[in-house]
Amino acid sequence: MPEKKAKSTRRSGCPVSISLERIGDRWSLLVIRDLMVRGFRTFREFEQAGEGIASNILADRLRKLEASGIITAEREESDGRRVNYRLTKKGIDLAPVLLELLIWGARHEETGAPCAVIMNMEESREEVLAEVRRRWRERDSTPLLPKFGDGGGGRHLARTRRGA
Amino acid sequence: MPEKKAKSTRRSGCPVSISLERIGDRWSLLVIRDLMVRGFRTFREFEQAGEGIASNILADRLRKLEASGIITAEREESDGRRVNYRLTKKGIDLAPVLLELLIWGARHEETGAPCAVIMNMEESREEVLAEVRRRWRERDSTPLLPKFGDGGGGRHLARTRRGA
DNA sequence: ACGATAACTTGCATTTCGCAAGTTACATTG
DNA sequence: CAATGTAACTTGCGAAATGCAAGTTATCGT
Repeated sequence: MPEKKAKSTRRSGCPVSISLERIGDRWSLLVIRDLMVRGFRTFREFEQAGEGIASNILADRLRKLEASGIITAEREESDGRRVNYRLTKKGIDLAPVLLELLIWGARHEETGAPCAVIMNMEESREEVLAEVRRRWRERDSTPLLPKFGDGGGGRHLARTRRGA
Repeated sequence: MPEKKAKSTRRSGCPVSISLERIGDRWSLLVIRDLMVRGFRTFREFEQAGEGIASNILADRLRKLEASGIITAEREESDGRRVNYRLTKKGIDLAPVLLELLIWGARHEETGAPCAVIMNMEESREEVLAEVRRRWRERDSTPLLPKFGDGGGGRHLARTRRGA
């Protein structure tokens, strides 16, 4: 099977357009979100706990995200079946996009997220982002955010800073 | 023609997921970008100056964006053929998302945008956003950003603050 | 060795996309 | 006021993407 490079037809040089060619679909950013704040690492986790993505689509997205340098995939030492996915620097740099998307959705749509939590995040963007980055750097996989609207909605965000 | 309400199948209550159901495709955010920083108002402008969107898709997106309360469509008084599209408050609130997407793309992908411009925007996010919001409030349609990579790439962003 | 697991493929029906051409309503021109 | 033009869409249709169910391959635990 011939490897397919990035799409040949670049619509324009606009950064927004190019960004959308990479992550502009209904699933890619959800996968990235799960890697970023829910501590997901494996195919199975995405498949099961996600919003119902089909396995072939998931495989396709993981492949494309890897090809774009947004995530890496590596086999686990201790268990050769498992593949561990994680965000690259390029991937974690999508945190601000995700955060703004979260804030926008919470403000303008009926979501399962408690408003207070989001308003709090809005006022402390930088702290939230700093925590997301720290987790990435230190490979901390403990879930940062609950799964809004799935029964965990009432709980509030774990404090952004651990110690202080 | 039976009106179709919002998608019935909501994947989850997560704000990110819901946001993506509204604008998570390859075209919606480009239309919003053009309304926001290029001063586009009409169907024709999107169709011609855009990245090559098909007219049926454009019509579909405009319809959906209107249904989602992100844009409004109103016939022009002086010329009954024309329909003027503009962003609602909900629509202009996507500015931070777009800005972060722009910054990310410029940093991590080969785009037609001069790096210096973007780095400058990154350091003055709030000023850029303030200007975008001012333009929206005052219905100022002068283009704010050039069309990167289409020959206008060399020019730099018009100063964010007018007077100072 | 044998069943369980994890990570994918494969087939196929359905939906969406993309392109070209056509339609409708209004406006302008002669 | 008839002819031509323009703006905003539809329509038709082949191609590509999506969603589902089932199958495959390579470990792993016992």
